[in-house]
Order: sequence, then structure tokens, then C-alpha cells
Amino acid sequence: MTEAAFKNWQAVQDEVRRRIHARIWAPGEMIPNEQDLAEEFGCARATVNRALRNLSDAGLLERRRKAGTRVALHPVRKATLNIPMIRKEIEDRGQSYGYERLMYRDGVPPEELSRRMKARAGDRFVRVTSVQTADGAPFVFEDRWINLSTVPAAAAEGFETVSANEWLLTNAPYTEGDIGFFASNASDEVAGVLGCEPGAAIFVIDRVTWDNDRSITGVRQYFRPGYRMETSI
Amino acid sequence: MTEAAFKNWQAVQDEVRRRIHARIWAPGEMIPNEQDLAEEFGCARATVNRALRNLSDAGLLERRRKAGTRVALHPVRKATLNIPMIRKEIEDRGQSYGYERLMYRDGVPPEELSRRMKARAGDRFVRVTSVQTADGAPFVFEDRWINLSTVPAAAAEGFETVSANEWLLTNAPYTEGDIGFFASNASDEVAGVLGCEPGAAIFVIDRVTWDNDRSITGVRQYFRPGYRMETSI
DNA sequence: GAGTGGTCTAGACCACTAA
DNA sequence: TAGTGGTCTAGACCACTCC
Repeated sequence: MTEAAFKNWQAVQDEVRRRIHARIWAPGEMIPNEQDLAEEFGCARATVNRALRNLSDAGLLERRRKAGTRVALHPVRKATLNIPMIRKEIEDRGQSYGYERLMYRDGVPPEELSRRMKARAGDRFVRVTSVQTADGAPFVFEDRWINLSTVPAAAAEGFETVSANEWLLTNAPYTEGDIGFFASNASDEVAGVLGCEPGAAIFVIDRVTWDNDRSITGVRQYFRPGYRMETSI
Repeated sequence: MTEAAFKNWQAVQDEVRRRIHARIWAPGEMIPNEQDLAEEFGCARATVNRALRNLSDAGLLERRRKAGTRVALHPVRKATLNIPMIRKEIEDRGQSYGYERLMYRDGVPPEELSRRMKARAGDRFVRVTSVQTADGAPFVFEDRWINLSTVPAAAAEGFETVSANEWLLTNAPYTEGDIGFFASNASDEVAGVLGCEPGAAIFVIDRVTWDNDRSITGVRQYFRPGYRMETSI
């Protein structure tokens, strides 16, 4: 601690973490400015900046120009979830992947989804439901609406062998998405597909993706009972 | 597009995003190296680096030394969830917050949790259950074990008026945490506390936090039916 | 107005790894 | 071994915002 020993931003970050954790810098308290820290650590200001910016992104510090940097009083923990393609998730577990299309039909989404997808008059949609399996057992039931007005090419694809998810990723990349997670009791339909009792607690991911201001697709994925999504913070 | 017009890293990032989205740089394809892009964009290499690093963190690019940078073939999208303190989440909705401790008892965690918390021989634990309310209605039921060997000070706190969550945040900061999300049918106990039917689908967050290699606490939070966790990607 | 973080620059060296 | 990204430096200017 006596000599300059923090020559890279990760070492600086670790040292700042240590001081926060050891209450040398208490929650809510100001810490020295970048210039002073750079001198203390014997490195360039940019290096300190990189470290502090990272900690700020992680929610441990709060930074404001002129006001300076303080230790967050109530660190809002941020969990980063990876949303992989189902196929990749299953194959990464070393299981065999299967896909089956269940239904394909033109139509109009239910009112609530129409609103969420900001459907315009004249927009055309197709609904595709499917099941994806791991080692032959149902893994996820997917109920999806595709906006053909945004993705006309989808009208020529029946999604009989290729999942809509993968086809869209390749053919209709999105710029933004809204995603929600919740729990739902299995309906008879969901229970039938997933092979569980009606009423079983099902983990659901609900997503709408956008190509700028045009909705591409709205989808609900019902995972098999016991599914657990994990990460670290 | 003809003249140098990308003088800051966000503009560079936007332009790279645009080229990926427009398939000027197709998935799986290599893009020019940082030096060349810096010349094309009329900025310093560090600026390009910042932009590309950001896109790499977001999962849109894959970078390897010597191999260069390519557009991700299967972009693993990353959703960042904010895990706020319950009190903050409720107050931010403009609702009144309430806390009630239900149970406080010394004991030993169930086998599975003991293992996850890497309990050592002689470790002492206390179990605290509580309910937090929004405008008087049950919002979340919390079932928590605290490792008193890691946090001795917790033994002197009854958590009668202060939630264990908030007390721990202030008094036993963690360095890491594992977090999981899943759906569960309400047990009689959970249903009783949350005021719903037994069997209702409940969104559950399951967490273990660590002070380096010592577990601090393991907690399960059962949210009221209909709870939905949202973010954007 | 002044102090802070945010960013850019030009150059340099290093670490990794594909060829 | 050579090419790429990863990082550091020293200096500079800018943007924001508290006083």
C-alpha cells in the first residue's frame, strides 16, 4: 500500500472495491476526485476513470460532474441475464434438440398484444406455435405472432423445420426489445404440450422486439415446470 | 457519410450498429481492424476501441486478439435486470410500504441450502421470515437464513422493524451473489401469507450472497401472483 | 464561475493467438 | 512470428452542475 502499485484499471477497481467493502469509504460518502486518486495510485487519470466508470455502471458508485463521486447508499444490484437461443441452451447442456411446429395461422393478435406491438391499421400477422424439446422431452412451448407488414419475407416461410426464433434472428434482426418474466399456472393447452398437470407453475418469458419503431414479433415462451434461470451478481 | 463525421464513440457505435443491421457487415463476417476504422471515421483508435468494446459487451460483436472482430453469428442478448430493494420498488410506484416480521428462530438450514451456502461445521444460522406490503396488500413473502458465523452482529438484531434485506445491505455488504428465478406453486404457507389460493403460480427469486468465500445469507422471495419483472434489451 | 467527470488524441507497449 | 485487440500515458478540451 505504500508505493505506487496500481498500474492497471482492474487493480485500481479492486482497491476501490476493497475500500468500499472495508468501510474506509462508507456508503453515501464522497471519495477523492480522479486527479487525486491518480496521483495516489501512481497512474494516469484515464486509468482511474475507467475503473470508477466500471464501478458506477455496476451500481456501486454514483458519479456526477462537479458534484464528484460518492459510494452508493443503496446499491441497486444489477443481474445480467443471458437470453440464448433455446437450441443453443439445450445443446450446451449436451442434450439433443428437437423442434416441432404445432400451428400456423393468419390472424389478428389479441387486443392487449396488438396494443403492445403498436399495430397499425392494415398490419397483417401470422401466429406460429411450436414446441422445442430436450432429449425428446418438452422444454418450452412458444406462442408467437409475427408482424408480416414489418417482415414480409416471413409470409413465405412456414416454420415447419426451422424455428421462428432462429429464422427471425437471421432474417429480421431487431434493434430493441422489451422483455418480461413472470409465473403463470399452466392452461390446459400449455399443460398438454409440456406434458404436465394443468395449473402447474410455469416460468414465462414474454417479449416484443422492434426494428426501430416497427414491431417484428411478440412471443411468449412457457418453460417446462422446474425451469430455473440463473446468473450471478 | 462522405467526410469524417464520427468524432465520438457513441457516433461510431451507432454507425457500426447501422452497418450490422443493414447487413453491410453480415453475421459471422469480419469487420476491419481498429486502425483502419479509425482512419475511415477520422478519429483516434481509442475512440473506435471504446465503441467496439461496448458492442462486444452487448453481445453484438466477438473480438479476439490477432483474429480480429466479427459480427456475432448468434447474438446472445443480455438483459440487465435491476434488483432493487423491495421498499424502494414499492415507494417508486407511489405506494405505501409496510414490513412485518413473521418468524425469527435459530436453526440449521435444510440440507440443500446448507450445501449451496457452503456451511462449515459449527456455523450458526438464524431464520427470519417476513412479509412486505404495498398499500397494505401483501407484496412479497421472504424466507431467509442468515449465517451468524459470517455476520455475528446479526445475532443482536431482531429484524422486528427493519427488514433483514436493508440491515444486511448496510451492515454486511457482499462481494458476490448467485441469483436464480423460477416459478413455483404456492404452498399453504405462502398462500396464507400472500392471501392467494394454494397452488397459485408464484414468481420466486432465490439468492445467496457472499463475503468473499463466506456465505452471508440465503433467501427466497415469493412475489404476489401477477408480479412481473421487466426490462429491455 | 469554478470544479468535477466525460471524452478525445497521438503515441506507445503489451498480451494473446492464429498462421 | 506477426497482427490484432487491450491498455496506459500525458495532455487537452468540453459539458455539466453546484455554489
